[in-house]
Amino acid sequence: MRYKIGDVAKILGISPDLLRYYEKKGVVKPVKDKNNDYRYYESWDINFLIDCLWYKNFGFSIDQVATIVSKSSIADILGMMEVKEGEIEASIRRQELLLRRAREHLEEVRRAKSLLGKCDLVFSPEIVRYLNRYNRLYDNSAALQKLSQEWLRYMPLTHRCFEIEREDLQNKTENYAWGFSLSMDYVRELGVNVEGPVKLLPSEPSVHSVFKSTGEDAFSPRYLKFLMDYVRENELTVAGNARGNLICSVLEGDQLTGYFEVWLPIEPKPGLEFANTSQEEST
Amino acid sequence: MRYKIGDVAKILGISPDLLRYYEKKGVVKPVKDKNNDYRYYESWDINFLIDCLWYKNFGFSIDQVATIVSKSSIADILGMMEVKEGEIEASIRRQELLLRRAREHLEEVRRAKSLLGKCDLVFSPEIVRYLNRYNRLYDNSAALQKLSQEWLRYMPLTHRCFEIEREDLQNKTENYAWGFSLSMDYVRELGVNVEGPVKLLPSEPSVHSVFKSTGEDAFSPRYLKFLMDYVRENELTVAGNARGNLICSVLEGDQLTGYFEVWLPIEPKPGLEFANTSQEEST
DNA sequence: AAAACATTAACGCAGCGTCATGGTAC
DNA sequence: GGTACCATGACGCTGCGTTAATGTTT
Repeated sequence: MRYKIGDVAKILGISPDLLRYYEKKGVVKPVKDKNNDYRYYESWDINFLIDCLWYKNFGFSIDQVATIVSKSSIADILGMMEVKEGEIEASIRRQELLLRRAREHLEEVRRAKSLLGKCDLVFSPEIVRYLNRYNRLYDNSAALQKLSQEWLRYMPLTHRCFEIEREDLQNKTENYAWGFSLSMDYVRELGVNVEGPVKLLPSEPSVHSVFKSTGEDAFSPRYLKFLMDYVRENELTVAGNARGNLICSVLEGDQLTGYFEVWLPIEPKPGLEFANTSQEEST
Repeated sequence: MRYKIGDVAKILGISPDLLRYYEKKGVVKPVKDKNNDYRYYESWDINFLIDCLWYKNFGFSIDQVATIVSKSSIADILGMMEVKEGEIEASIRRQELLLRRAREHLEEVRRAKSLLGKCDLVFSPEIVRYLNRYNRLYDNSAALQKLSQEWLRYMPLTHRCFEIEREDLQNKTENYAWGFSLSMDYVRELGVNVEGPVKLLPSEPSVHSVFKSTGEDAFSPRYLKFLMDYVRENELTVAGNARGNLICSVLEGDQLTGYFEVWLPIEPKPGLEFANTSQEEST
């Protein structure tokens, strides 16, 4: 039985073009009729193509498929499948981290809307971070370049985080720093190196809030004034540098607006109650 | 502070070419100096690019990123992230099926080597299948074309399965049929339609073995002779059609060799003991 | 003779990397 | 004045889909 390309395409559920493409890639070699240049496939070729599609749908590239189906021993097959098994496992682990982060982000954005301008008392999240921007200046020293390369791979799991030193808050000097952070569960999962500029920041009792700034690059310590007011009104004592994250930047009206979450460490004192350790974990 | 393209590339950990590419795609618009055509980036642009990379690493396309970062409200962001969350969940589910199938396949191939030519008594696996090849003729009627399209999506989860009717086994007539099957756990997970040519085959007490054939398209009921011998020697009674799967086809020496697993249903009789339901489930 | 096929070749897509050629900054 | 950077443009890769121009089968 001889099949024309369209017949085979229909049997396999793919397009004739794809069959020609596979031929060009050396996967299958149907007989070509000298008279009309038509390709004719035997039932055997169809078997073969089914094998190919099977492997392809496992995620093997077409070149890999071509070698698997034409040159492989049982040992080769076992080897390739074991490699593929490992790849799928790694991919699942990655996807699961992404999923966690997606849900976390959704939570953060939703919380930003409700917490905007309000303060609560919580323990700040334990994070690992490094800073690479001081005011408007990015540090592009060789050491930080290497770090950026490394941290790019963690990227959607990271937060963009800032820090404002206690003195700058009190003196109202306009200094701030930006960088990247990872919460501790990702750090553990990813095996992140905590060394050099990468520091671990512990969980601390803090005043926690959300604020926003409008306009490109409009971030400023001034926005934290309401936090300092809160501290004064409640007779609290600032215990360290303020830190926080960009939650998202969005268009509001015509203006680009950044939403920021912030934690300002304070001295614990009797009668003061803190909510759960951190919102990140609560989800 | 103005940054040249190389500075930005180093800060972000990507290549200058990629930055130019993103510009072409409308993601970022640095100032171009009239004199030398150099791009100059502000620290603001770098912020912006970090946002972009963040979204990109979540799996958004560059076009999506371009619109997210330049035109999105909070509601838009929430909407897109929710969609992405669903996509990741679906992707994980798919990957987990693939992983299961990869492990199952490894098991099958390993078992093929050890069980080759030997027989044991087991219950055949419960499967859903359809047939589309009778001897050397593929059925490409419209109905089966549609099915092929649908089943292509299940592809690496499927087996290529054959059936040889009881009469053909006994008369040694050379008839056989091929098709595709799915084991029941995939059927449930994927919501496969069991209707028309797609049939459910129940688990049955069977003689089970592995055999091989050498040469292209060399499959034949003759290879099952040893099974019939086993049945006779052990005074068993064939209770239905033989069915089985192609496990893999590999190169041995210069010859293409297919390994096949087969189940031949038999009447249960007192004193006959069957192993676990099916090897598929045992892993 | 029309409809439904077949052929080749070229181009397009994303998401980049690479390479050639020539100008510029320090 | 050397070297390290910048610019543009073209091409390659994978895994296809699409279109065009042309020929064949039934």
